[in-house]
Amino acid sequence: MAAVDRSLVANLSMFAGLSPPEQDELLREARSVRYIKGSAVFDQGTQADRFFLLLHGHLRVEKTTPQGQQTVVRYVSAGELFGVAQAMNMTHYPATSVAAVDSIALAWPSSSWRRLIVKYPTLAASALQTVGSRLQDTQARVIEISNEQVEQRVAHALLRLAKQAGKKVDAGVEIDFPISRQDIAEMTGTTLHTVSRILSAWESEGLVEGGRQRIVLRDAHRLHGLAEGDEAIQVRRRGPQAAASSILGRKTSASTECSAHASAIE
Amino acid sequence: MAAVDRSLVANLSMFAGLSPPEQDELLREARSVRYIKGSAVFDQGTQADRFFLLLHGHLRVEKTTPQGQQTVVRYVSAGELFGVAQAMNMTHYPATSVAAVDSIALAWPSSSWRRLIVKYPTLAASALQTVGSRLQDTQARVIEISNEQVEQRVAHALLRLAKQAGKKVDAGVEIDFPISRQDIAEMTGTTLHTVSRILSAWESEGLVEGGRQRIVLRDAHRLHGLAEGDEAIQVRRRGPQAAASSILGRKTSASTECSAHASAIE
DNA sequence: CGGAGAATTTGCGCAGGAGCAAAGAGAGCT
DNA sequence: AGCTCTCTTTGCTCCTGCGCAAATTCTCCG
Repeated sequence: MAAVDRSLVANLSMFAGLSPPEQDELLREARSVRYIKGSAVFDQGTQADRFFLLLHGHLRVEKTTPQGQQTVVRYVSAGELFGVAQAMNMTHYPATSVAAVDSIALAWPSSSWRRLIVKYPTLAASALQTVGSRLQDTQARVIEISNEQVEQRVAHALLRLAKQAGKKVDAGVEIDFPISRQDIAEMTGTTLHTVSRILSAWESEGLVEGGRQRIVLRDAHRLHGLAEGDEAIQVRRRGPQAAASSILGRKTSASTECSAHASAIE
Repeated sequence: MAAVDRSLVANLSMFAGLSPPEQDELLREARSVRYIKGSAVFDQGTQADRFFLLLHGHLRVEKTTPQGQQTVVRYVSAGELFGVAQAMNMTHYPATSVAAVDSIALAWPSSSWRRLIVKYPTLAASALQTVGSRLQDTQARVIEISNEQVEQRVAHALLRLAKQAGKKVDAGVEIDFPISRQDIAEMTGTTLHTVSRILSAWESEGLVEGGRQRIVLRDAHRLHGLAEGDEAIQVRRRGPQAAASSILGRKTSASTECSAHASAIE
């Protein structure tokens, strides 16, 4: 089968520590697979027989409880390793991965994992880092859901999405794949109704611009303020909160700058 | 410094794949440290210069937001690896670890990590598994907080604690370390008031038995029912809401697995 | 043994959001 | 074009659980 060109992956952290010949060898063991929008790369609960590296596109990873409640665990962007269940000694995939847009991934047989990490310790380190940062993100999410109001959580979610998959457009920054209010609700632990209401309110404030499965951030700075609970920016609430400056030295830096296009990986 | 006896750790998964001499060598690089109840093993934000293996005791791992809100991330029990920030390429500890009871841990310099995993691939695999299951737990928690009522979440938390650190006593199963309502509130994303109310209600139902920083599960079975939202067991609520949970997840169209056509990236 | 601080219990009122219902708006298909 | 299906918007009501406050009890310590 035609080999994947090394240049496509050489600058990914996973391949960083390897020599070109090693990279080629690793690639030779992989298959490239294409997934059309809406199709599942793998389903929660099925045998974890492969692990993947997303080359192009975006995936939505979701978990469903036995009671049928769905939650969006995260979105995968190009360059990320995913489906590494086997590496964590799990025999089955703990979640479902669905292509949010047409996507392409490299797939290795899970059975090779053990052999590969012995041969390429970089791989283990890379996986560990991937899983580690994923753990940090998830913990951050727990804290958010525990301590913040819905409005703040939605703001955080949008900012994170923009950072991870934001595309600059004239109106601001657009999330680079179709995403519904329902999806956002499942990411923030609320209902699509509430998300819709919030986005509507924000839209009339000029903070965002919505559309069907489409969101554009027009004022990332104010959104950031909202996310941090900055009273001064609060949109809807109107309590007699004595405009206490509450400076607190929180930096106002517009770190919400967004990477133009998919070369994620950070 | 007194050497740690190999027999203390030989049966931990981390040491499972190693020969006795290798185990000894690994142990020789570690220091054994004692922490009295209430003292911190490391603080959030400080340089991650060591990683640990808990030999004895229990630790509470907590994160504090810049705004001062605390959350209990998890509890560490004997035999677990922790503080492996360095392994995930983080230079600082993302959380604080406090001894819930007098505890003993083995500590290795973070700087050795890289060398050690190359020499003992088992170590990397073990760490990966540890972090992986931690990720699963955290994700499960997100789903819980998102979809369950406070009462269910508290029930889940107690059951998990009992499973991880339960000690059989005549009255039932007791959590083996001091834990306050506040702690439970921080684990479940609620307030100590609510937790107190719930536990009081449960106590008068004979489900649990409380005390100062002390909790005994008297009827784990019924608690489990509560945790799963079993209407029949519900203590307080009584609405006849027909369990018509329409389980209509999102349909995922057939996965068009057009195999390997390597001309990746259209 | 008494005092002080920490942890816990409880009452009360309010409101943030969830539930429910239904109409409106796009997008894709035939 | 026309139709249908999915996504989105919005109004209204009700309830869970948070916020606030104060009383109570248990432990540790001098």
